[in-house]
Amino acid sequence: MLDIQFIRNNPELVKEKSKQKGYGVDIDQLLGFDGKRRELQLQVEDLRRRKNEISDATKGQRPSDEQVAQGREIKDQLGTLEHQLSSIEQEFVTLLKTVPNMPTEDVPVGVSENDNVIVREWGQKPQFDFEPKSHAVLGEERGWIDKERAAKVAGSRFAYLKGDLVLLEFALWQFALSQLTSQDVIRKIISNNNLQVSDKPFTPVIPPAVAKTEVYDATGRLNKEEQTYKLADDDLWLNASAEHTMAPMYMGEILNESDFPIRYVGYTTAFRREAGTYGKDSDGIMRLHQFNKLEMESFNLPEDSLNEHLFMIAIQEYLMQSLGLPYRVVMKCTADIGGPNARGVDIDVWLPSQNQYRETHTADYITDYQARRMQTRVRRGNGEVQLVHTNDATAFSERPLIAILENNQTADGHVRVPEVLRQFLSGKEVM
RNA sequence: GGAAAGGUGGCCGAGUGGUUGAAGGCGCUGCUCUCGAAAAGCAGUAUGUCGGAAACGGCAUCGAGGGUUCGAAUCCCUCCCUUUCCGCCA
Repeated sequence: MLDIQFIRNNPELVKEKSKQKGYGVDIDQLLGFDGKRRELQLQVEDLRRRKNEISDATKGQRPSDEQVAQGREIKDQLGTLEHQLSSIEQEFVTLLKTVPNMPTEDVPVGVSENDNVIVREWGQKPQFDFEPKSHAVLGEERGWIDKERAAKVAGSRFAYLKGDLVLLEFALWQFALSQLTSQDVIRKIISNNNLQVSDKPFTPVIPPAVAKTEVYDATGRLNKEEQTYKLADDDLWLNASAEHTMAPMYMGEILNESDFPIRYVGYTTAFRREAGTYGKDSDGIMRLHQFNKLEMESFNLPEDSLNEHLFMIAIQEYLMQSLGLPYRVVMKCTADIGGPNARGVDIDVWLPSQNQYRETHTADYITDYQARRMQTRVRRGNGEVQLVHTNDATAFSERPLIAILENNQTADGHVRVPEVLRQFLSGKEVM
């Protein structure tokens, strides 16, 4: 949620930036609600003050008939006004929630993902002296991916992953966790990238994979039923990323400055309905209703959050480089970063079968947009209380498996295991 | 799922209808003392929101929401959560 003060002070800017993100929010109507709400609030507070005065005046004694009569009258008036106030308040908040976060100056303005800007490319795209197979074909041939039987059990867009592919996946988690919890590795990444951030390692977390409506909504990440799975008999939604259940962890809390930055790397199974993607990426495990993901989430002091965002991108690159996968870094444009984001960067990996780069990682710079609704705050050294900044970024999802299969495939249908992962596959060089 | 006890400020903890936004303690901040520190003493120390240039003032907040009352942390209802016991279970 955006700061209403900021909107009051910069209505034209908010209109323009919202439009750049493709959000048609009626700021004038919002400010109208805001004014009306404040007007009513003054009246309500005045009545309450009078009510309190009478109640103070009676102290421990029995009130006079006159005082009781006055109190009754105020109560009636208050009832009406408070009702009006709460209904305008509701309209106000509903509209306010739809105002997106403001993109930073360096976010390219665009209308679709076609306007995203490629920042850099890394690695050598593999040259094959045979026709490379898609991960879906390889996976089926080698018995690693079985979607037909999964469809029988759970419907389309689910999969059984089996055999070495499963070991490879767990290797990915093991490897990333080993790196992110190592202060030496963290220091190396910081110094190689000349970053000004804390060298505190990440704490591994397995969060709940579900969240209540109120909590999920506060993260700004709750898409309605068409995108997020809802449990029918409970007020719970299945998380679409560990970010969604880690970000609200400190909801309603005031944290100590000395605890910052708070860095977590969380693992969950993520669930997405993927409505509106019929026919898209239906091959293999590119786009499933259920997948596993290791996600970084950090809570930062406002002045540190942008550097933390850059740090997370550096980590993502480090992880991809460690696997030797060719990738590019993409600065997402205003239309593509999403409502709560002030800035968003993707890492896309090269997929030979598609002859194109595909997204494997995202890094989100959220500023205080989530924290404002979650009311996650920090008490600074000088006693001041501020909203924290949240940052999140993918460590690994299952998509890098696709890239490993495709980029590292051999003519006989085998796959070279990236060196850093071999220790987790009994030292196997090829799977 | 059943039963019981609970949910009060950064933390612990008093408080069952009216000077309680909330005793007391801890923590934190400042001052005194000291060469310095500790200890001790004194003072201060919730958040949000509205008005105000500010000083300051109003209002709200004792898990959440609703109700009773002239007046609610305190009484009633619904929900959420925690702990213990039972049941079930990886």
